[in-house]
Amino acid sequence: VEWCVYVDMDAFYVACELKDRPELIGQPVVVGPDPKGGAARGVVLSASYEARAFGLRSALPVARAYALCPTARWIPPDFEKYEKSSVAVRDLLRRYSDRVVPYSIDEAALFVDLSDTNAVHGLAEQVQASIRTELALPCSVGAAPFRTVAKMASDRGKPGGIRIVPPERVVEFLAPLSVRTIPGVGPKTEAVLASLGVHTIGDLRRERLSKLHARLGVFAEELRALAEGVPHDRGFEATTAPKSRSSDMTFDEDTRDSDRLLGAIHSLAAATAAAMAKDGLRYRSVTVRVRWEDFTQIQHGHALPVALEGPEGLEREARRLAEEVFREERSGRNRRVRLLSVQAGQLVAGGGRQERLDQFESPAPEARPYPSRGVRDRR
DNA sequence: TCTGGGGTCCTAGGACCC
DNA sequence: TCTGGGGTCCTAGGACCC
Repeated sequence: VEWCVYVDMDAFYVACELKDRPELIGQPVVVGPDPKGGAARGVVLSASYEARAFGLRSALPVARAYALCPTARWIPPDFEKYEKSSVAVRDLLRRYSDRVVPYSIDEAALFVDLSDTNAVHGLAEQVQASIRTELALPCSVGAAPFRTVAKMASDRGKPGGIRIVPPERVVEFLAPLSVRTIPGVGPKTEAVLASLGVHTIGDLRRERLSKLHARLGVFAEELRALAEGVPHDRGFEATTAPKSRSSDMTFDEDTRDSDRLLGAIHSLAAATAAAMAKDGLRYRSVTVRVRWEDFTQIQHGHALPVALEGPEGLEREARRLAEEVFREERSGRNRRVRLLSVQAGQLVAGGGRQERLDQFESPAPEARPYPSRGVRDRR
């Protein structure tokens, strides 16, 4: 049996910071933007379990977090530090398998062939213990014959747990769980399912597929397959090439000032181009996304006749698209801008000097660090 | 108390091609 | 003369994940 052993780091950013600041262990600690006395825009990135006791959690608006726990220690994020730890965890996992897949900065899985469930449990304990002793980081581990189920198992074990779901137990493990625990099912899908009387994965297994299909399309088939214990994720899959790169920026206060907006486009294009240059990528489409003060969004995009590299073309296209959006808005509701985003898409490898003029075809871009996740992706 | 930044995938209409 | 069917690309919007 191919097993997926899924490692999900506990309060990862906070845990990385506590390595450098052991005096904060045991206290409510938050990694997030400077709360500015509760006036900051933004959200909590990571909260220690002591902070969670106050109701803090990641993605909570800073203002609300600050109100709930003004005494929490706030630490500004240091993504380079977290990326280093993330790589260290992956390197450690490669000791146990050559099939290691990172799913995000704080999640990764290894795939192994084992027939004995006890052996899987032993492996999970070993992995968790070595991450704890060698990297001083806590994690939860889930193991199952499928990636989605292994991830859900690791969630059940949080924090610090180990949960093994053998093949013959997959259906009974899933049945009592809320559909909301399925990766890919968010608030909207949960509401659709609730309107059909489907609350648990067991309910999902019993509902008529045609009824689910009418509301959810092909996603219904994936949900049903999961509920029946045979999800569509096919075990180990190598990482895929990156598809887009973007940078975005939320203004401290909403604005419709041209200079500020175009200044932002300039820096966002530069940042996006720099990220692509680092990985030797060129782009064949440009999209500008605007979030208005009322939180609605609009995007304008444009496909290019040839792949470009560097910030100049990106800024030129982005500026043109942004002015298009602003012009339409000025003759209408004239809302202020909250957020601007510059995205480059249809990425192809071969950034930097093109070697030869006859090099018409670009090879696939390098594998990106994190493949997509959730039951939704099949490929 | 308003809601970040960086991503992926799905849907759907229209253009265009065979 | 009044009308196909399949496939791909482009564009916009939306759900979801960490």
